Amino acid sequence: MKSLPTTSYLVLGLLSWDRPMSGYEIRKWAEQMRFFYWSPAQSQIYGELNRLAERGWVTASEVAQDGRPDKRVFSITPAGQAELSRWLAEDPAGPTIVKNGTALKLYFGHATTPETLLRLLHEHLAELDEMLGQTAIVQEFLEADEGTIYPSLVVEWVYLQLEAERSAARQMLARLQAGLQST
Amino acid sequence: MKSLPTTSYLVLGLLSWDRPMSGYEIRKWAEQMRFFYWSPAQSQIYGELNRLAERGWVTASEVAQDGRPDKRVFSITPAGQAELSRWLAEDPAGPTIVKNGTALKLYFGHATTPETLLRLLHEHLAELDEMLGQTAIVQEFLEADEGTIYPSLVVEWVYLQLEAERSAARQMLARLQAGLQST
DNA sequence: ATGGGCATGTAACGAGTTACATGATTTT
DNA sequence: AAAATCATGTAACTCGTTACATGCCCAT
Repeated sequence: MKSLPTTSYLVLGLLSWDRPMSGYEIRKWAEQMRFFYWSPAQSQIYGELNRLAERGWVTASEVAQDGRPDKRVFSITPAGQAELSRWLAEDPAGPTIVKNGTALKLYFGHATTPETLLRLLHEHLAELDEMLGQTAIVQEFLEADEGTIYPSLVVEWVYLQLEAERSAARQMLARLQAGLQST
Repeated sequence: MKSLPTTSYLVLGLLSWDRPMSGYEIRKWAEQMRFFYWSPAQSQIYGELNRLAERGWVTASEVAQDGRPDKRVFSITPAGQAELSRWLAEDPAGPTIVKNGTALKLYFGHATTPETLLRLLHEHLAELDEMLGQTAIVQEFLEADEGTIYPSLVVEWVYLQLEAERSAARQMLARLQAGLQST
């Protein structure tokens, strides 16, 4: 039996702190993780949950709610915990994938104006600032909880990376501007 | 008419230095770009080239070769150049996507042993070292050519990012080891 | 009353990967 | 003699997104 894609383990992992969650809640959590592991679309999460349930790694319990549609709350099973541990220890993490559209466009910079490139970099820097703001919020949110040492460690890691990316992007901007004046 | 996915523009962009290339050559170039924009599988490149040809953005010319199978060499058309410029200036670059399997696993660190986590980080660091080595090679390769200022600028950018990631990953390692001793 | 949040799901599509198939040339 | 490189392509599949569909609750 082949290992499921990483996305499945992301979902499984979120249930591994023994806090049962609905698909909706999982989606929100996953969104906070997008800075280091791009999160799946909402519709996919429900699919993954069904697949995990088929394998017996999670169980669903219907929770009737007054008024609102029934909530399906998922919990991890012992088999699920075992599978998560196996994945962590045995499956290779694989190379880190980056898709930086701004860098790609800069690579083809000869095909546009320097002004466009400067704008692109400014937009990228604005995006980084926004992300940095959000990591601060996430960090606060995590520190309220107990037993989230690893998540806050990772958010700290993200923070360092984002800061470094910002300083690198600024250097690119400076280089571009220097190049503009010298010609 | 909707814009094609970014991957198409990656292929189109590679032809925009007016150096006609075969699918095979494009694949090799694209591989060098994977540090900032994950490159598509070989089979996809041929598909993209056909799609670009259908739109009249590239043209194929059959080059017969002694012995070897015929080479199909692609060139960008004026319409293709125009479309690339349009894409650069008008289409939003979109958020940067990162998929860092090591960070994801560390996030779920409670479900495994500290030893596994240390190993994972060591492997990640080894991967970073390898990537750094390769950027040096790519940089050398680019500096030999004229008119590759933008590509070498981007490789410089990648270099800065990789170095920053390495130092961040080392900090995570140190934190983990510190945590191990205090408990 | 309007919009946003909670809550779940399906259908259709498009993107992208893996594996297969072929075959000559060049390097080790 | 074997392995790597050059060279192209198809078929099957899986992953993942977008858009749609539904409907209640709560705040403004």
